[in-house]
Amino acid sequence: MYVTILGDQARKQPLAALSLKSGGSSETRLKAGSYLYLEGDAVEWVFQIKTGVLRLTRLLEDGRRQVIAFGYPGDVVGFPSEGLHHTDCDVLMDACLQPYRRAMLESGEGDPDLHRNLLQAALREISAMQDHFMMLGRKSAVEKVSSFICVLADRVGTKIDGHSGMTLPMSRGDIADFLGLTTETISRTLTQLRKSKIIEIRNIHTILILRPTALRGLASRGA
Amino acid sequence: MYVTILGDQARKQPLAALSLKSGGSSETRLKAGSYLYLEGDAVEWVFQIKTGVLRLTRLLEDGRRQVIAFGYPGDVVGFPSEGLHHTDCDVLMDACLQPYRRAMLESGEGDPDLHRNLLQAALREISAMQDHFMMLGRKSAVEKVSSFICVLADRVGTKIDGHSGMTLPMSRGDIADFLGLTTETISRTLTQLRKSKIIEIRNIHTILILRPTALRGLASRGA
DNA sequence: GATCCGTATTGATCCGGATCAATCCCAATG
DNA sequence: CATTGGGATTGATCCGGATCAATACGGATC
Repeated sequence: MYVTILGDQARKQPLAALSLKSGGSSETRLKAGSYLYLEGDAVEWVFQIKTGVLRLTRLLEDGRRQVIAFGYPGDVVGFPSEGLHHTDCDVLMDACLQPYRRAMLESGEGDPDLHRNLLQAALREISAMQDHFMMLGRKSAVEKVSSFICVLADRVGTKIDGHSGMTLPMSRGDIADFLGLTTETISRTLTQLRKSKIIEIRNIHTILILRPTALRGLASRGA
Repeated sequence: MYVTILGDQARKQPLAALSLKSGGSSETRLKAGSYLYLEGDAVEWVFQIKTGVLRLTRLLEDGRRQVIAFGYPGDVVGFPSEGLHHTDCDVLMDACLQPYRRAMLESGEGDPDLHRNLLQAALREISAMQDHFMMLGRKSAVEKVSSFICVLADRVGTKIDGHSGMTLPMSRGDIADFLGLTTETISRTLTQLRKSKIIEIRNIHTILILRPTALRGLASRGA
């Protein structure tokens, strides 16, 4: 679920396995702009994303916001702690989710395979969050934005006019709150990447990677 | 049987190999300065900390470091992802650990209670990391340092001369790498808290909280 | 005690990204 | 069409924390 610098190939694998046996009711469809749960809600279900994009956020009283993660197909969202949700979760792109009863994660009675797959998803989550710590704590703006684009391309990139490209369903503000920056800095950094011909900004929500090697260099070394 | 690893001598020998011989269920003792596992090591065991303090870190090629977490009694460390460790783990204060076979977490055959407890630990971990995201991404230096002291006091504080106090087994550099700051900033911020009589720095590794309410205010509002 | 050395503190300066402030760009709407 | 309003971009300036640099301290060793 976490957009991080390490491409996680295994992330795509469990989807089929998880889908085989549904631990709960049928799939859930949600429109962009709606929400799935709020911080403090009791957790009844965890969800695997089949299509669409979700956004997980936490808020401070004074309005400061941290985007914890963007959820893409294959990700599992809604892991409980003490039985409660600890983020808000809303929908950026129309989504289709497979719900599983919380008990499938926590005890797994009757379906050890499903149980194990949900657990593995939680463990991958921990690992991905550790990557993101490094991003938030120790990387510069250029490194952050470049990493973000690289990871997104690995995860959900498609070929566009012979280049790796992707759609960004989230706003500049969302990216800023994910990377610990401001919208202005996101905008400036993207412009800088565009002017140095490393990326092309086809439109506000579509980016092409023109020079992948250069971008990866910026992502890991900032230069 | 006690398994004790001493400094340099142990550097080549993974702990897991040693514990394997012991049958796996006896407790493990480690000296400050030794390490438990390194990034990339295969995960054979997860450990619950009974006493002592551990440090989980990740490194960038250029030497930048992020302290992912400090492990205190009750914490579980070593959660695998794809079967591998994704951080280094070393010992800040002599520690006593309870090892559990990785299978106890991942399948739990034979001991559902243990399985469930390890799983809950992993879920708490996810929640705790989400808090830390907000810290790293959106808080100022004063807020970070104040939060750090508050959390530590709640977790492992003791009464000293009528005040809540604690020992800091980690260096200023460790705290800096945990909070995404520099040692100089940690030092300056602590001095500032000391001069405003909110904390007392009894010695480098011992801090007392003189005005808890003020400190909590700084932790959440920075003012 | 004196010396040494690694960590911590303090000071001076610099700079990356935040902040404040205009536009600009569209998509939605009438 | 023209209008409108919210996000995005760009510019000017500021400031918090980094960086560079100089002590200070404290524990270990002899």
